[in-house]
Order: sequence, then structure tokens, then C-alpha cells
Amino acid sequence: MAGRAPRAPTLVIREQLVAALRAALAEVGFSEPAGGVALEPPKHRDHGDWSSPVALPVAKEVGEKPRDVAAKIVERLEAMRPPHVERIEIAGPGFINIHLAPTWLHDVLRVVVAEGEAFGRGDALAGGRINLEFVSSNPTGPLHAGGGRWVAVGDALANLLAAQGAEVHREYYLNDAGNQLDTFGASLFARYEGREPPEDGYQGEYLVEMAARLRADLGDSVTEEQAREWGYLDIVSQLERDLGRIGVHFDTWFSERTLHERGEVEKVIADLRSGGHAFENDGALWLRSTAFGDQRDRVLVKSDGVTTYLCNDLAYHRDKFARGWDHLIDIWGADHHGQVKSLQSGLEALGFPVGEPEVVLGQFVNVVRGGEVVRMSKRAGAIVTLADILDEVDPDVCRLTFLLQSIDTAQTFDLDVVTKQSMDNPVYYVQYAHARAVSIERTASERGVTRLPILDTNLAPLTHERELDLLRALATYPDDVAEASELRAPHRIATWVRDFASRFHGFYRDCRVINDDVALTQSRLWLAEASRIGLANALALLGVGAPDVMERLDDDTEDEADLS
RNA sequence: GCGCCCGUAGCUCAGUGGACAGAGCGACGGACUUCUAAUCCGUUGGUCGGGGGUUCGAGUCCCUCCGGGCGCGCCA
Repeated sequence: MAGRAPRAPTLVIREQLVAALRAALAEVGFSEPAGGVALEPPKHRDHGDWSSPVALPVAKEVGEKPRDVAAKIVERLEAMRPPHVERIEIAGPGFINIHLAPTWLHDVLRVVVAEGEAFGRGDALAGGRINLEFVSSNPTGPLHAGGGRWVAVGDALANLLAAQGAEVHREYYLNDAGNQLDTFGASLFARYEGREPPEDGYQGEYLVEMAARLRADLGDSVTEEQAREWGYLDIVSQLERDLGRIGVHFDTWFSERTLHERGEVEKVIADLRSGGHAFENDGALWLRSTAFGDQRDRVLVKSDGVTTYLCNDLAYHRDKFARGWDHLIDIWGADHHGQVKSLQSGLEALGFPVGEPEVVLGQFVNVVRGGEVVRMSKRAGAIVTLADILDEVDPDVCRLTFLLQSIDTAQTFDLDVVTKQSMDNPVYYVQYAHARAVSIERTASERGVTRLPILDTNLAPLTHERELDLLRALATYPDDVAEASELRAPHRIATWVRDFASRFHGFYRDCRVINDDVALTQSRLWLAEASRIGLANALALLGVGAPDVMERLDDDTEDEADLS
């Protein structure tokens, strides 16, 4: 038992209640329904703290009225007197609603405080070694604004997986071996020589600025190849710098070239051939991916002898496994969804488990400025970069804006809204809640009010609906984290923290923490601290800062004009 | 034609098969001698795109239709 993490309080009480329900069912002589004994926190307060619909399917099975079945179960349940249970009601069509005494929420508070920074963590992925690849924008230009979505989502997902016990490796794949880089090099070289880039090259203005620095660095007799290599390295350092500004750091920047240099691509081809998964047709070598459920077969080696992106990507993903990661997750834009099955087919052909890599697809971001969608194309040149945005707006605003929305829906990133330091920005709303919690403790200590150890604190005074409301949200938090991790849905944490901030502001307004009642003050100080922990932990998962102090905004919109 | 995603309040979006579908913004009306009013409270707001089906129970699962986005290269 040493070192075992404390169990989430919701799990403890839920297991106790489910066990009691099971026992009650057995005593009455009902068998457990196929779906098991469901128990969940109801949406409405009136429906108690926990609710079970178990009587409904059972009634169907035995051919009795649901409410009658529920009554029998409840009778036994009440006789068992499970912990914290205050009363049990039958409601609606036959729901069993269990109302608990506030004591169970007081236990929750103690757990939150005891766990501190660890509160919310789970062990669902303990022992897992996960390689998470995200962003992986081509090293031919700066990250554009929409790419910020993958930065924010990828980093938060990495945090989530780690919070479930996995060892997570953040990886960025550099496509530095393809003809895109040649095109980029030619374009930069053209700028260097004062010419326009080739028609199908990169037209972006950033190459003009880079060409000037290239000349300053390497002088006047640079070759095209030198320009390409210098430019490539410069872009990578720009990427690292911009990602650093938003607080994301990759463990590995993986160069595609190294795969070719080590002969890994050739080995993949040889293995697919010997495994009988490749065939020749029209002078090209094909992967028989239809054998693994792909819609059509895919080319591995073109008739000109050059390997395809897919072929190289197979070598890359095999290399990830070779480096010791036992599960691979890639975050891709939805426009690449057609490649998922091909890659998975190839890896399966190479002997890896079905479904590797797991690909998390995210819908596109429409960047809007002045009411119009800004097309993001490095080649066409009309881009708004992530760095541009970070010049104007706090990284936290950027991150939370991207994280509040499910990646299953296309997002509109309105620069006019985001760059405006708006009063109703959810980031400030949430951060303000944290700053308020800290402010309470600060004020208390300034006034000589010392928070005593929680073990010596009587939490019974915490009975106000606002107080219980906060604790209910804290009680579900570990489950919410586990679920967000499992569903690869960091936005659920963003919505949790926004909801929790709302509850905290309500508490702050209605429940004065520092007051004349010593016992009430002590218990509320601990509730404020538990709330701070919840806010800080959730924000940490999102990669958003949790400031101790926030400057009051200058209110220049409401001048005191009534001087008459 | 095939595949993936989406359609929920005026707008932007939440919503692991459970009860009367929620939040923010907007609009309207209130609350600062108090631990920070970047806050709170109230009112206004809905054929969950349409139609079938499965289920004791469907915004959620299945089928179909409509509408929108994105893919279906010996490009990367």
C-alpha cells in the first residue's frame, strides 16, 4: 500500500453505493441488469447527489412497475445504512435518488487538500510509454495562426496523458528530405539574388527578411544549396522560438533525413517486399494496403525511383517503435484523414498492432480578420503567423481560445476578438477566480488570521449551497480528467475550469470567507484553498497560467460624466 | 459516387443512452462603506436540420434525406 495514490473520493463513495445497490437487488431476488448497476451524478440538484436508474431495466425484466421495483430496492438499501446517506427517494419513472449529507463533500475537501498538486491524477495509463507527435509543420516557413490549435491541443493532451500515469514524449517531425524543401531553398535563393521566387515557390514576405539575414550571415557568394540549408536551420530555430513563446517544448525534433541516411526507408521497402505486402505495377512499387482495409492500394516507390511520403512515414513510425514507445499518437489536420488507413495498413503489414498510430484528427481553423477569412498558405504568402498573434495577445489567451472548443468542429479564430483585451474573455474570468482565491489567503494572513492544519479543522460549517456546489465540482474533477484523457478531448478540462470559476465567483460573492465566526472562517479558508488547487491543477493541464494577482482593468468606458 | 467531421437559444459553443437540453456573449432590469465589480443575481430566449427505427428511456445509437466543411494523386 506504500506509495499508492489516494483514491478519488467519487470513486470511493460510488463503489460503496453501487455495492449497496447490488446487495439490495440480491436480497430482493432481482438479478443485476445486463448493463450493470448504473450510478451517476444527476444534472439537477433536486435529484440528489447520486442517482440510479437500475429499477427501470429490472422492472422490464421481471414485468413489474418500475416504481414498485424501486420501492423494494430502496427498502433494503435504507436498512443497510450506507455511509453519508441522508435520505433516498424514488422519482420520475423510477429513479432511485440518493441524497447524501454534506459530510461526504467534506471528505472530498480533505482529499483535495491532501493530494494538492496531484489532485486529479489517475493511473489509467500507468506504465504506458506514449509518443505524441503534433504540429509537425513543414520547415519551409513560420507557423501560421491556425497551427496554434495543434500547439495548444497537443501540449494539453500530452499533459492529460501524463496525468493518467503515462510517460509522454512530445515529438516534432521535420520533413527535411522532400522536394518542398528544395522549392523553399530555390525561393529563398531567388530572394537572395533579388529575384522573385519561382511561380510554384514560396511567395511569402518572410523570405525577403530571411534573405537579408542570410547575406549578413554568409556573405555575397552563397550557393543555392547553402541558402537552403541555412534557411532550413533558421526556420527550425524560428519554430522553436515561437513555440517557446507559447510555452511548448518538444522532447525530440526528428529529422526525416536521418531515416534515409540510416537506410531505414530501404529496410521498410525490403521488409514489405519479403512479407509479400508489396507488388510492382506500371513501373512503381505498391503497398497492398487494401488487404488491411484501405480503400485502394498505395504507391511506395514512384516509377522515377523516389519513395513516397507514405513510404518515408512508415519508416518514421517504425523508428518510433524502435526507440521504445509502445503507443503512437499523431495529431493531424482533418485534411489528412485520407492517409490514416494507409499508414495504419503499412504498419500492420510491418507487424505492428492494428490501429497504430492512433490518429487524432482535428478540424480546421478559419482565421478571420476584419470579418473576412484569411487564407493560410505559405506558398501564396498571405499568412498571419502565430508569432504575429503572440505579439498582440497573451499566450494564455491564445491557448485557452483554442482549447475551449472540441477539435471535432471547425473553429473560427477571430483576430479582432482575440487580440482585443476584452473584459469578457474567458481567460481572465478563470484566472481572476484563481487570483481571488490567492487574494483571500493573502488578506487573511495580513490580518493575522492563520489557517490551522486541516486535520484540526471542523468542516461541518460548510453547508451553504455555494460551498457544496464547489465541492461537488471538485468531486467529479478526477473523473473528468480521466475522461478527457481517454477521449483525447482536452476541451473538457477547459469547460470544467470555466464552469468551476463560475461557481467560485458565486461562492466569493455570497460567502464571506474572513468573518467573525472563527470556525466558519477556518473551514472556508480551506475551501478557498481546495478551490485554488482545483483551478491551478486544471489550468496546469491546459498550459495556462494561474496568476496570484491580476491588475484591475482601467475602466475607460465609464467616465464619471455627471458633474452637473 | 465513396470516406471522415459538423448541424443544439439571435451569435459562439458545451452536453460518457437517463428525468424539465445547458454555459458564455447579446438584449433588458438589478447588486459595490465588505476578502479585487475582470464579479454576482434576475428576465428574455429552443420543432436539438427533416423523417423513420432500436430502447423502459434518444440531442446522444442505427438507417435515410437535406445543408455545410474536408479528403479521395506515381503531391507532401
